[in-house]
Amino acid sequence: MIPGHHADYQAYSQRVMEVLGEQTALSEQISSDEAFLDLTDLPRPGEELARGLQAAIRARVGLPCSLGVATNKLVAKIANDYGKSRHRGEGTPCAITVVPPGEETGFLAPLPVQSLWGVGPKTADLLESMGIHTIGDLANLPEAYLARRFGVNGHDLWLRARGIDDRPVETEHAVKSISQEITFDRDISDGARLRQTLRGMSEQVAFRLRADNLCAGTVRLKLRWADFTTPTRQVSLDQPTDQDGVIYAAALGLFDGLWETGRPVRLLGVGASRLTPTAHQLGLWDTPNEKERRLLEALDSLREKFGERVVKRGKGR
DNA sequence: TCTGGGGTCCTAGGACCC
DNA sequence: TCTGGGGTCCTAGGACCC
Repeated sequence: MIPGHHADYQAYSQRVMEVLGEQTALSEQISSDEAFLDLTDLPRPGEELARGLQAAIRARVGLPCSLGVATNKLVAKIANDYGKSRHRGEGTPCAITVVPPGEETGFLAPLPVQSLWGVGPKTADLLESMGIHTIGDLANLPEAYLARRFGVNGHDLWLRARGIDDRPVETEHAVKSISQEITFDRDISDGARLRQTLRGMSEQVAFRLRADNLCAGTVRLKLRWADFTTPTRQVSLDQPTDQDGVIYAAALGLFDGLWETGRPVRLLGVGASRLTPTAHQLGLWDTPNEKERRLLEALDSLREKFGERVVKRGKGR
């Protein structure tokens, strides 16, 4: 959508979210370029607000955007997708799609089942094979039948097909995992190169953990072979960490347990999960860990000033 | 569809404990 | 004592999302 640099992208995203934040404190960012707003308690009707918002984002950030207005998140999201998909011709869609209260099921009925959140290619194929093509088809099935076919998910499917969704707009969102991965231009079978890449990614993951004041209790390694199979391995740490060396050691251990020397690797990834807030111990003396932490903090501030690639540690750890 | 990078959530089996 | 059942944590994989 926005050409150019990652940093630019983030800056745009932030400015859009700022404009949204002026409308209501009840906003939930769901990705870098999408958010839900709860307008229930605002005096003006949704459609009018949406027009104002769209104009404000164009005027102040210089970006087109599309909006969906409905009585819940599910229908608003689908309405927005629908509006965007109907855009024809040049340029970015700039749609506003309103589904008035009471018209949810009627709006959803003719749409393909894939329009529903949580229905991807696999589920769509399965539903297709059962003769279910539209959301309306789905809504006509008995709940018990769906529950039997799809388990817990079946009940949700049944509710969603009817446009029922009582999830609130959540203003706080805790990060669950942080990861870095790379797909190589061509498959790599050089162990030194793979380990070096692994180290770089471990450092980036640890850097992002520290930036968010988080420590990880679990480290995950992801590989992809030439045949596209993608094994993962994870390990729980004795102590949550935000340290480059600890993340790298864990990732390396997993890598060495999985990689057969010389086997070509297409993708390599490192992830951190089971995140907890960092508890800084303020001791009277510096433990080795505390020293290491301070060193990394100093490096981090250099990275923030001069860019991630500039600062590298010397040899020997 | 021959496939980028970052996420979330769910399931299922095994270990371990009471 | 080899035997029941349940809870919880861990790991691996997969579907799905933008």
